[in-house]
Amino acid sequence: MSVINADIAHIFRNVADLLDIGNANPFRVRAYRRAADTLDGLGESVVDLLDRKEDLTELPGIGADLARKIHEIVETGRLAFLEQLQQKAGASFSDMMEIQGLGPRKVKALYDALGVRTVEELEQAALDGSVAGVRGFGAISQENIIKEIRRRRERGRRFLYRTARQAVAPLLEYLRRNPDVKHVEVAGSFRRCRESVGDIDILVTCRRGSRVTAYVTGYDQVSEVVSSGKTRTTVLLSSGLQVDLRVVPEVSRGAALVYFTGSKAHNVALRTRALQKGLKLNEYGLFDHEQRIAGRTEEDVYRKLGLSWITPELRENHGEIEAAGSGRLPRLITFDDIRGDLHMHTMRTDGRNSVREMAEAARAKGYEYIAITEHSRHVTIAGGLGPSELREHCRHIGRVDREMEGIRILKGVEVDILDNGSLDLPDEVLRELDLVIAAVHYSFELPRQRQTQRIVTALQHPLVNVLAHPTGRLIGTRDPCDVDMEAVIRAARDNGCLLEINASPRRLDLDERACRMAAEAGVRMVVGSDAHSTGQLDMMQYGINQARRGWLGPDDVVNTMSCSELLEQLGMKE
DNA sequence: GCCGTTTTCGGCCCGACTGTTTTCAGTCG
Repeated sequence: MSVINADIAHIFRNVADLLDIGNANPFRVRAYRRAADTLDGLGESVVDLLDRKEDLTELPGIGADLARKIHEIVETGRLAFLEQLQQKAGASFSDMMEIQGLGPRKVKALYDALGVRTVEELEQAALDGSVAGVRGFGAISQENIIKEIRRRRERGRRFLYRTARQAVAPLLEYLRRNPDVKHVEVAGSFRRCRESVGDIDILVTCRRGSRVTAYVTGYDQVSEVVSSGKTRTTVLLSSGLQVDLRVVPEVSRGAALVYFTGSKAHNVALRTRALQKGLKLNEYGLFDHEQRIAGRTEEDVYRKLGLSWITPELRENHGEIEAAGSGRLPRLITFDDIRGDLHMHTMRTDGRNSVREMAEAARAKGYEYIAITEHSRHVTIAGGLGPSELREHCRHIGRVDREMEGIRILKGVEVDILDNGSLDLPDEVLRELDLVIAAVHYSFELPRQRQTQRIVTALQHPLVNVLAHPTGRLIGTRDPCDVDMEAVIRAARDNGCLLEINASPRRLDLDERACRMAAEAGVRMVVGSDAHSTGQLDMMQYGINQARRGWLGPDDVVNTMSCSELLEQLGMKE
């Protein structure tokens, strides 16, 4: 029985929902949710912690009782307490509680009055009009339930960071065109550079008395006004993206930015810290009784809490507050640290531009080197190269490299890892290259042990330098393959391999937790754009965001090195 | 259910908005 942290977190969230519905002590409910958050954010598997006989009550929000329950789940795969709750409640209501506007009270009321226990039954009840007759509901809430269920069905519930960025840019421009608007800032998970975002939070400050919330509802991409008040307006854009706009006073701008940037867990921890100092923190400022002692800037708010300013990417309550309190925040990598891009394709396979065009675009970005890394023959759909084709392509790369000034073009390959762990090209060809990236592109469904063994075998190959997109996930589309990441990290460390942070916005693979685990294990990483065109070289920034969320500094990432240092590092492999 | 530089018991983050209410509960972030 192999239980992963997310399974335990899921069970705890179900318990929390059912306790909530059963009118349990709200702090008890919160304790389960908090424990689930802790497990989700943990860089290590709980099973391994238990194997090492570590004390789970050391983890934040886990006490004796929840530690015992975690033991039970790890050992049996189940939690008797949850099953009792489900039996008593007659159903699991977590699905319905995900619908906006429905919380525990309302879900319970609907179940008691109409017996609905699933989203489908609820939709039916709303369509035939019986929801409106339930005490606490009316025609409007019934209509909202129908709309919300439809909306959920029409689109996935989250947007890729890049998609959100594209949708929000023209809205920001529209807001800034309004002469009454002084500042426009995006907060929320978007500002924290999460790989996907559920909605967009925008903060504006404006001249007194101006009606910005009315102005935003007039934006031509608004398809629906969900709610609108004096200081807050929620709209849906035609792209399906939800935007929450908040108008905040200038004196509160920093406090509001902290508050609406989140994460929720970070905010709760900040407020608790404020309380310990006898202060109160809300979106209007930091208060000593009635006296506002900070609020205009984020720096002021953090400083008055005894903290240095924390970059938004780290605000997850994963240790950043303690680090900021003791001056141990890491110096994070930035785009300016990057000196080259080691993963890209050209029109020789499935890319759109020539080697020269890619090199010119990279040079224009200020890079000192790139590696051309075409697919190998197994990826037939991309026109992957066989041995002689790759050799010929490398001769071409060499010619372009000699002709070009100001940038070095390395010869590489993204060679497929076959399902037995061997490589798709013979060693004598791989040996002629500067860089060998290995990657899985099929058989994502292998059972955990075989998948792990397959990847570990590839990492043990003496010519492999980098493991590309290690889990194969496509955010929102394909789950990560079932692989023991800790074993992969160990294998990378023991065999002198690098792990890639693939910067493609739909991959972002490794994720931030794996980045942090790898760095702590002493494994270095490479951020690669996986560009298939010159424009896509810009995707590098998404990978940098991910690296920053994983607490990585420039020394954790090899493409911050000069070309000669890098080649030396790659050469150490053999 | 967790937790402790005021506490091992008694606290636990806080305000806006909505819809259905006659003064507010529920939900959200």
